[in-house]
Amino acid sequence: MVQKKKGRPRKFDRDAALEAAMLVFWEKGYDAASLDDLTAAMSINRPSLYGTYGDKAALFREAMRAYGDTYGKSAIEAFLGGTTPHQAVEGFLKTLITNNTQEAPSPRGCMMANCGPTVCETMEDVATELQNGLAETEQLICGRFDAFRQQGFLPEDFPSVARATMLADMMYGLAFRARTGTCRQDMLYQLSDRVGAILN
Amino acid sequence: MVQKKKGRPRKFDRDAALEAAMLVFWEKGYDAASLDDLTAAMSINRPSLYGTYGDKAALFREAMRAYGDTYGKSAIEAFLGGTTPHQAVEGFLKTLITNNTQEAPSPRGCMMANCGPTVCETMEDVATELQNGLAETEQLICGRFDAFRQQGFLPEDFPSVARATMLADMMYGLAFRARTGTCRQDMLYQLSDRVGAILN
DNA sequence: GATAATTTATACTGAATGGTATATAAAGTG
DNA sequence: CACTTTATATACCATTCAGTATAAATTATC
Repeated sequence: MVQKKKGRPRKFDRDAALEAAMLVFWEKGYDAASLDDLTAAMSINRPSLYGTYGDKAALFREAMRAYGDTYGKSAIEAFLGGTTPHQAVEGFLKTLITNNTQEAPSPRGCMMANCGPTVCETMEDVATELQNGLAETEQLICGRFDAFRQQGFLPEDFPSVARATMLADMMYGLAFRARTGTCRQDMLYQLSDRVGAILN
Repeated sequence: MVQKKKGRPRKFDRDAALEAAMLVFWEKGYDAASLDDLTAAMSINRPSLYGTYGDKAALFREAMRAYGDTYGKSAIEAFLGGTTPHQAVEGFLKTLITNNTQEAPSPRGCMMANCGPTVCETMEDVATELQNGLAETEQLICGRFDAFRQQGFLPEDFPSVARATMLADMMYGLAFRARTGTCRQDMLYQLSDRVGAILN
């Protein structure tokens, strides 16, 4: 049952403001994103930010999770939604390339791959979450490979674990390339080679 | 000929201080590395830093170049020094894993892969340098693959470009893994799979 | 309508930031 | 030895930083 809260109701959409914060962190990284940057993008004031999310670090962690639940999720969903290994791998990589090279307001690259690692030495819990997220992704990929193999789509000796690892490596390679300026077309050009490398 | 400079001689070793700055940037990233952090690690004072390197951004760019000329170079040198494809690829990946998981004072991961991308959206020249550095690395790898092929070490239809790309992707995958806490042993465990993926 | 609870808005705080002015020290040059 | 040049050391600057105190506003409950 939905219980109405007592005090003055929040004036802004919590998730929409979080998404706006995510875009700021994604563009500038954790340290260069000032509270003025954040509150301006979120269209809220500082006490609202602190009251709703905690502090800057907590907001960053939530923003990372929000990124994982949207952009991050879309690639693995495309993979799991594929009905053939080729479709799965191609869908995964294509989604990554698309996400990494979207126009404004999205910055280039991947928030988790490009902005997460910088703070790992000072925010150990972020490091752990990123590591766990990668492990989870690889497990999902590996499990799906195994299912494909059992369905006869892949040879009996298909090395699911190694290929899942390789696909993850490509994810970080693509993120770096996009962040440093490689355009979508150039990455799509290599797509079939990458798919082939994973499946052959 | 070595011409002595006129004024008071510099009291510190320019390269050693640059290396100290590099370690700070590597650990904290560009924005979180304060001038107090930097000058303390370099054992110099602010005017010396500004007089010698310019400003914080210029110091960062030099530190990135210094990283590339030492840590970055060592991996590609190991590759080029290999006398067989297997030796080259394994040496490349092994050097990366070693560099990415060194003990103190080295932070985890790779400065260029983990700390460079964060600032790409605000320092476009850094983005360009990172992109060029990657392109150069891939060309060197590709060229060596071609030479191996002509020597008969690799099949006639070996896809040098695609495999060079894949090897670069692994570089970024390893950097992410190391930065987020994967230990050396775990990455060495996957080594033979990665070598096989590149060469088979 | 009074009260309690919660959010908002503005203004503020002490600390930290990147960068510099000023003065002193140490070298070469005439 | 005077002069020029360069580097060092300290102290300083205006700005920006993350975070908060205070008071007004808006809701539910009694």
